[in-house]
Amino acid sequence: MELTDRKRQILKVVVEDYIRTAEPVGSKAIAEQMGGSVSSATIRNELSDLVDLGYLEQPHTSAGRIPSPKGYRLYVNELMERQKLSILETEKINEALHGKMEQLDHLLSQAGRAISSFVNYPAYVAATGRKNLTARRFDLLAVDEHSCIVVMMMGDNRVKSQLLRLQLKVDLEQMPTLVNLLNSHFTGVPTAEMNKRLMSVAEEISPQLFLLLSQTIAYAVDVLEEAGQREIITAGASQLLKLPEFRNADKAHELMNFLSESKENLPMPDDGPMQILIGPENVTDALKDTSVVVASYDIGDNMRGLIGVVGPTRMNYATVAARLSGFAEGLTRLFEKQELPPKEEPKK
Amino acid sequence: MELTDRKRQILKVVVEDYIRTAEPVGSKAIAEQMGGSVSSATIRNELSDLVDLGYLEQPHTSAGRIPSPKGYRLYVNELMERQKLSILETEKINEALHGKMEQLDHLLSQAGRAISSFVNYPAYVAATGRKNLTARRFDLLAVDEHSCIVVMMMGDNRVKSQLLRLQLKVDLEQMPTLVNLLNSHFTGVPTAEMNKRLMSVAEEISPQLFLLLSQTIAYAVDVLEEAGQREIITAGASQLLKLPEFRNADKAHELMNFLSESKENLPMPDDGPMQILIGPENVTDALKDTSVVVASYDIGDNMRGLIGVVGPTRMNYATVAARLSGFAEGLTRLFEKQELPPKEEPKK
DNA sequence: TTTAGCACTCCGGGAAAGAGAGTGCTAACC
DNA sequence: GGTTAGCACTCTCTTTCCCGGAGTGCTAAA
Repeated sequence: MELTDRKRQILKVVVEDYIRTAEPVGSKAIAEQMGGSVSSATIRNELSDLVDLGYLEQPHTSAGRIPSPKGYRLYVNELMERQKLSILETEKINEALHGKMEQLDHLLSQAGRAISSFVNYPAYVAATGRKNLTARRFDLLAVDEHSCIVVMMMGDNRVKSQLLRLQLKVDLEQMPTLVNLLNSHFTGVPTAEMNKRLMSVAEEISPQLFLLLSQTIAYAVDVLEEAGQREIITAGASQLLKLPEFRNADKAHELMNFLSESKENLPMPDDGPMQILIGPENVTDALKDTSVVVASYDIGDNMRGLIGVVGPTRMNYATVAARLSGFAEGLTRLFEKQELPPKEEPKK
Repeated sequence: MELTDRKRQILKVVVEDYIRTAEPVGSKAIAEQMGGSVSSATIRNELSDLVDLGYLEQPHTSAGRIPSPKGYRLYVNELMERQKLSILETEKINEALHGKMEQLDHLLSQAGRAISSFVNYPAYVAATGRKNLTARRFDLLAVDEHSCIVVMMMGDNRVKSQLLRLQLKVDLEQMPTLVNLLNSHFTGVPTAEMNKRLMSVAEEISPQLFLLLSQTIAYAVDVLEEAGQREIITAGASQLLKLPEFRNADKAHELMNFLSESKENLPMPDDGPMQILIGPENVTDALKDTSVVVASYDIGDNMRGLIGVVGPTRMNYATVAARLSGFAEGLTRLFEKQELPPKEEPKK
C-alpha cells in the first residue's frame, strides 16, 4: 500500500486537529477541513489504510483517529510547515533576553522562564560546563594581618575572588613570591593535578606561605570544578497541569518530579541545531509519552548550551520549534556580543 | 458554653486524626481513640458543641467533623505537643547542609530542596538582601593594554570581581591613582549616590581614566544592587500533587503557579523565630486555604533569612515545626561558622 | 450527665439506560 | 476502480437511579 499524497494530506489534518483539540479526529471533520472535495466515506477508507500503515491509532473501535509516534514523526519531518516568527514575537524574545551576562545563572533561569511562558510548556536550559577549565592568572591582595583576597582569572576570562582568612600571619613582603609561584606553577593546570603540584612545591617555601598557598589552591579547585559542571535549570513545570493529558495527578506528578529531581536525564543531544524527540524516541522512561524539542546555542566560539521544551506528544511542534530556535539564536547573539574572551588561550 | 478539658482533648484527637487521614472524623472513632471511657453518643454531644463554638466544621449533615481554621489555631497554640528531632533527623539535617558558603544561591536552593523532601511539602527559602550594602575596598589589576580586573570587597566581606575591557588605553602608572580615588571617594557610599560622586570627580582626571572609572562604578553599582535584592527560592512544588486536597488539577495549578511566579508574595513575617499561618490567616488569596510554617535564621550578626513550608491546612504542624526549626538552627550555625566578617564596618 | 436506640441524611459506588459520535461494510454509482 | 450513500453496529460518556454504609441528631431512660 502506498502513502499517496491524499493520505499525507489527511495525516496532516489529523495531526493538526488533534494537536489543537486533544480529541480523536473523525472522518467527517476531516472531510470538512479538506474543503468537501471528498466524502467522509472516502476518508474512512483512507484512515483505515493509515492505521494499517502505522501512522494513526484508534483509541477504540468506534472512535476517531489519533496520530501515532510514527505519524508525528512523518508530520514533523515532511508535512509540517515551518513557521516564521512574527516581528512582534522576535521583539518579545529579545526583550526577554535583556539580562546581564555577569550572572550566568540568573540569565539562564530567566531565559528558561521566558521560553516556558512563551510556548506554554515546561522548559529547560543547560549550560555545558567547560570541563578542562584552568586558571589563567592568580593575584593575592593583602587586606590585613589575618586576611587577604584571592583573585583568579579562569581560562574563559571569568574572574572569581574571595576573602581568605589566614590561619597564620604572613609576611607581606612574601606575597609577591607567592603570586609568582602561583602563576608559574598553577596556571594552565587541570584541577586533578593541582594537589600533586602543591606537594611538589611544599619544601621550597615556608610553612606559613604553604598554608596560604594550599588555601588558595583549595579555593581554585573548588571554583574550577564548580565551573566545570553542567548546570541544568528547569522552569514552568506547572504549565503541565493545564494540559488535558496531565489532569491525572499521578502522571503530572511523575513528570514534574522528574523535571525537578532528575534533570540530568533530560535529553542533551550533541548534534545539529535543533532536535525533536517524539514519545518513545526518548530514552528516558519518564519521557516515553512526552515529546521534547531541544535547540542549541553557542556560548562564545567553542562552547554550546542547550534549551529544550517538554510537552505532550501532541505538542505544537511548528510553533515550539520556531520560538525555540528564536530563543537559541537570541542567546547565541547575546553571548557573541557580551562574551568576554578578547583572546583565547593560544593552544599551540 | 465552656471549652472543657474534655472538649479540648476531643479537638486534639480530631485534628490529629484528620491530619493523618484527610477524612472527616466520626464520633465512634474518637470514642475508641479516647480509650473507651465515654460512649460515642457523649462524643456526639461534645462535637456538636465544638461546632457551635467554631472549632470544628461539618462538610455535610451526616459526615464526621473536620477542624476549622480556628480549631487548628487552638491546636497549634495550646494542644499540640512540641516534637523533638531524633538524633537521626538532626544528623540528616546537618548532612543536607554541608554546602559551601561561597555560592550562596546554591547553598540556599540546596537547603530548600532538602527541607522540602524532609517534610514532604513545598518549601521556600529567602535571603534578605542587605539593602545598604556598600563597597569597602576596590582594587584594579592590570591584565594587558585592553583589559584589567576590577575587584571589589563589599561591606559584608564578600568579594566580587570581573574582567573589564577598556575602550581606551590606560597608562599603567596611573592605575594606583585610580585605585586611590576609588577607595577614597567610593567606599561606604550607597549606590544611589555613586553617580553623583562620579560626576564630581570627572574634572580631576583624564578622560581615559574617567572612562575606566565609570566602567568600574557601573560594575560596582550592578553588583551592590544585585546583592541588595531579596532572593526567594522555591523547591518541591510537585510534592503537592501527592496530597488528596490537590488531586484537583486546577487547585494544584493555581498554587504551583503562585509558588513559581509570585514568590514575592510568600509570607515574610519579621518577628519571632517561627510563625505558623493557618488558612485564612494568610493575606494572599492563593494561600487562603493552605497553611504556611516559616522560621527565620541568622546570617551573621545582623541579617536574617527565612525558610518556610507551604502545605494544606491539615499540615502536620508538630513535625514540620520541629524539622523546620532544626533547619533554621542548622543554617544559623552554618553562617556563624562560615560567615566571613572578622570585623564589621564600624558604624560610628 | 451519660447512654442506648433508632430514624434520618448524605455520600459514594455500581448498574442500567440512553445519547452521540464514529466506524465498517455493502451496494450502488460514475 | 475509486467514490459515495446508507445503515447497522460498537463503544464511550453522561445521566439517572438505587442501595449500602457511615454518621448524625434526637429522644427517652439510666
